[in-house]
Amino acid sequence: MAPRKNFQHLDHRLADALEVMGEWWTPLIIMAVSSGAFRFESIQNSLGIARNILTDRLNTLVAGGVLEKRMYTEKPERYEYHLTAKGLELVPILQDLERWGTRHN
Amino acid sequence: MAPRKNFQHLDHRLADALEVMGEWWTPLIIMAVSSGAFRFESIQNSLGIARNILTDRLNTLVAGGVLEKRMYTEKPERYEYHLTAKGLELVPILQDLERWGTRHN
DNA sequence: CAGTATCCGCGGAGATACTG
DNA sequence: CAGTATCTCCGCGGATACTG
Repeated sequence: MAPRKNFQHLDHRLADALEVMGEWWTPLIIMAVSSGAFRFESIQNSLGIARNILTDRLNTLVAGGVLEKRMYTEKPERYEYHLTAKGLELVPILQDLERWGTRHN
Repeated sequence: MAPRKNFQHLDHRLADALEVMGEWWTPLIIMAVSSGAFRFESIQNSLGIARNILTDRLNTLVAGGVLEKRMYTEKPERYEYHLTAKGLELVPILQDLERWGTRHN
């Protein structure tokens, strides 16, 4: 479930960041959450990502401390996904990347 | 050869950047080149990436205008890979990502 | 609505051997 | 030294159906 890469031979620190951020959808999910899509269906609709992949990416991001689950209903238990402090620091970086892509097209 | 993703339904501009940067090895290759590994063997050795994948990524990066080939020997034809202006703009962004990963570990 | 469960295809990635 | 050529494995990602 949690995607694991084997880069022990690479002590490159960028590789550590890519361990969490390396999957294609991950940056898009983070930007979706940062723009107000906190719930599963909401993220899924705004991105069109497959549901099983979204489940996997959300779990990985929670495990990596980028997102945190916040219960908003007890019965039944329902969670929203919010950026942690660590996740919030990622947003401006992704915006830079976005601008870079926009600048050169 | 050139990896192609289908995200026409996503007009998200970040997706355009990820079209070039989305593959796992790509950021590491860019940082390797930016730190002086200009030649095939040199990049390959410093990263430990499979040769066929490196060939593919280099072609994609050249096609995407991030790297450019520079001939340094005529017989036989040998090329170095250097960052373009567009590629150079990526470096500080990747350094930010690197610092982000380092900060939270 | 928020997931979980399957099934499947494709391509990323590794390993290795070969060529100019 | 700089690739190209194969072969194989595996996991991402898509699609869809199902559950509480």
